Amino acid sequence: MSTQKTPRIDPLTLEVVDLIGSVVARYHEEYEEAAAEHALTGAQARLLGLLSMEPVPMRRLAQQLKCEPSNVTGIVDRLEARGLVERRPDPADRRVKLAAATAEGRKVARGLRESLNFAREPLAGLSDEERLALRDLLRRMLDA
Amino acid sequence: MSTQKTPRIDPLTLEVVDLIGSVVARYHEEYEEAAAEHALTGAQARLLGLLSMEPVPMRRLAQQLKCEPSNVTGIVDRLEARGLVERRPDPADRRVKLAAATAEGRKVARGLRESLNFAREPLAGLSDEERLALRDLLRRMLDA
DNA sequence: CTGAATATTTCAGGATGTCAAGTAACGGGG
DNA sequence: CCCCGTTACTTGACATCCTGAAATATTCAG
Repeated sequence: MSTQKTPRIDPLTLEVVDLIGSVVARYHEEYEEAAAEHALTGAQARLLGLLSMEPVPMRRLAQQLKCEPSNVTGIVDRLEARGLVERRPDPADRRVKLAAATAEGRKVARGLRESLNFAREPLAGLSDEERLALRDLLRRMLDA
Repeated sequence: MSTQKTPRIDPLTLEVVDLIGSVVARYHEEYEEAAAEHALTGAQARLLGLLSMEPVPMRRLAQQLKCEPSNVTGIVDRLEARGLVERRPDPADRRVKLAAATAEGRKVARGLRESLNFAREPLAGLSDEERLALRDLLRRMLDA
C-alpha cells in the first residue's frame, strides 16, 4: 500500500501522455468519419484494410483485430452481403476459409485510405527534420 | 483517374502515419486492458474518467464522448447499478441531471489512471530533452 | 484408423450505438 | 398569466460488435 507503484510522475511525462491521448482521440474520430463516408463501420473498415494486399484466413483476421474468431464471422458476413468481400476455400487446407476483397472492395479500401487524412494534414506543418525527429521518437517509444 | 488527388506522398510521412497508427492501436489495447482489470468496458471507463473532477450534466457527457445522449443514459445506468456513479438533480435547472462519481467510483477512477501505464513505460526510455521535443512536435500536430 | 487439435460457424446474451417519439421543464411573447 | 418553441433526458426498436460455449468439418500424429 506504499506509493512505490506511482513514484511521483513528472509533469512533462503526464503532459506527453495527455497529448498522446488527444492524438488517439482525434485519430479515431477521423477514422470512423472516413469509414462512415464509405458507409462502413470502423470494424468493417479495419477488416477491409487488412484484405487490401491479399486474401487472409479468418483465423488470422481475428488475431490481427484482436477479437474472437466468431466475431470475424459476423463482420465478414456483412461485408460479403454488400459485395465487398468474398470467402474462398484454401486449397492447402479445407478447414480454412480465406476472406478476399472483391474488385469493389479494393476500390472502397483505396478510397478509404485516401480520405484518411489524419496525420497527413497535421504533419504538413512539420519540416522534414521535424518529421524525422518525430519518427525516431515514436519508433523508440514503440520499441520499448 | 489521374494521380492528382494523392500527389505523391513522401515515404517519410507515410512511415510517421504508420507509426502513429501503431501508437493508437497500442494505446487502445492498454486502455481496454486497464478498464477490464477494473471490470469496466472502455466506454464505462471513459465516462467515469470524465466525472473524476466534478459532476457533469448528461448532455455534456454526450458531447465529450461524441455520441447521442440516449446512449449516455445506458452507460450511466450500468455504472449506477454498480454504485460507481449517481444521478443528482441540478439545482439551477430541473431538466438537467448531473452524473457524479461516488466515493467508490472515484476510487476506481484513480486506480484506472494509475494502471494506465502506456506511454509511461515507453516514455521511460526517453531523456528529458527527447520528451520535450516529443511534446512540442505533438502539440504542433494537434494545433494544425 | 482413431483421437487430439485446429478452423470455422452458430447461438445466446451483453454492451454500444443510432434514431424517433415521448415527457418534463425552461423561457420568451402575447 | 398562458402558450409555445426549445432544451434535457428517457424509452423503445433496431443494428453492430464482442464474448463464450457448443457443433461441425478437417487435419495430423501415432
